[in-house]
Amino acid sequence: MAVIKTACSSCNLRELCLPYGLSLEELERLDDLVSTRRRIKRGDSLYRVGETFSAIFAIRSGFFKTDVLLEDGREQVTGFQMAGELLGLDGICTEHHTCNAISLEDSEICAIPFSRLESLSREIHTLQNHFHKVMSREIVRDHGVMMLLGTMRAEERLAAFLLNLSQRFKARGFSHTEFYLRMTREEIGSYLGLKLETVSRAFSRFQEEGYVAVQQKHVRLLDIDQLKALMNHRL
Amino acid sequence: MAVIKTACSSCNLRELCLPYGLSLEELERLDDLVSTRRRIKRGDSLYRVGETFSAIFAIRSGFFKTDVLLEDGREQVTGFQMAGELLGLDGICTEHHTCNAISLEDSEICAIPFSRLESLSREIHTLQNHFHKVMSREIVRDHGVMMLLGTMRAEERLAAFLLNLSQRFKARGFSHTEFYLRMTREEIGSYLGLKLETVSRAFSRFQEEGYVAVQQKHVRLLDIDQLKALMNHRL
DNA sequence: TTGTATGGTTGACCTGGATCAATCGAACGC
DNA sequence: GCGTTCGATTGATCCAGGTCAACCATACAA
Repeated sequence: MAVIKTACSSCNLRELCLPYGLSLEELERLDDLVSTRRRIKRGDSLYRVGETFSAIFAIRSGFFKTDVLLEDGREQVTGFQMAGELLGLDGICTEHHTCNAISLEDSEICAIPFSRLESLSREIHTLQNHFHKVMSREIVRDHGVMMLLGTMRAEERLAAFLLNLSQRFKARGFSHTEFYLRMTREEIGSYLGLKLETVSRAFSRFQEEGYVAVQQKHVRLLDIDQLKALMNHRL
Repeated sequence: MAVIKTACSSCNLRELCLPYGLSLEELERLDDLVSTRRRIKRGDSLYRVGETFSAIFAIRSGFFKTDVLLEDGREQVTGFQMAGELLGLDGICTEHHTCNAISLEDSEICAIPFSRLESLSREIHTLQNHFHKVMSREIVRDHGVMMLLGTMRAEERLAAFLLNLSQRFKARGFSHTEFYLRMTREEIGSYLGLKLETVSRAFSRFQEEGYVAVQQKHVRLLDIDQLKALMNHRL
């Protein structure tokens, strides 16, 4: 059995994660930088609002949510992150984190000290450009969520959510038609701007229509085309 | 009368815009880079979805909105931008713009070729870091909008919107209690996930309560504290 | 095995904001 | 000046999704 070195150069997420597009030699320089690896138990947080920002984090395995809280306790989930995705970009602008990153299952992350990432990306053009693309992708993703929250109806939102998850699991080599949700109905609701009861009802509706089979957190997508259709032209 | 040189080094927005924090010598190097300046007439677009991305844009004067369209015509306004703010960050990730940037009044912009910005920021650490902060700030701003769309009620959204504008006008040396809205009720509504009638009604309500005085696009904030209070604990 | 806790489902009812429609007002072209 | 157009306001009505409440399912601890 091969020894699994915990280095970017041997990480099977390198095509999704920060190392994307780097040469072998460049990859090794990135390895030096990604010093700290850490396990985060389910329910624990990777960082919290107000903590000093010093590193961004790449998810090696596991599943996270990020959220923002209002003084009166209202929560908005701003995203769900899976292996190969980066966490912590929100902290760059003020040097303090502006949201909470909470693990939804036992997870493992790589910490990338930000100032070192900046110096390395001053030397490696490819890394610099890729990092900019990752940040930009986050902005575009957020626009998509705004669209969802601002203009879509409940079932459209849930369909969009499921299709997005499906596509991201696919990109990671998992089934794109069958997966376990790591988050509760309430967390899905918070992300989608809906109450948990509404999320639950939408799932039941999809099940009745034969679009999906749901049992608690286990989801099978039975008719992806219908879900897509539903998302586009309110039917 | 002093001649107004159109260069970052003499631009009165330099403390808000990309040049922030640069030394005089660094500023001059940025000047070389910002070659193109362009006027955009009210209603015209600076860029549209699908166009090839090659530069980011700094607003010298004027006012813009960015929006995303769904196939069926639904529009989501993703932001309103004013002098000193950057447009086009959405285009980095795919090298194509993913939203439309439309001018809401006669405006003037500086085009900053992106590949040249990347090379310069490989040389000037301060510029690199500031650019990262600007991108991060955009992500954090988007989280705020998600919070607004996902958890706030109509009047809270409008209050948050007005307070945000107020604070940005203030940062630019304009009155923070009295200003003209450049956008229609429909555009405000699209941004806030509301219909124009609801926006109009919320304005009327605020007026009745004495929080604001509104006449068409002219707004005076009479009781900022009440607006803040309304935003925080649903009253 | 049973008790408890947490999360999910479902039903009945209510309401904030959408929808539909009429009217008003400001800006602009002629 | 006067009509036309576009945006804003306001009223009446409707409904998607919120709220409240009961109940069910699963996981885990005793």
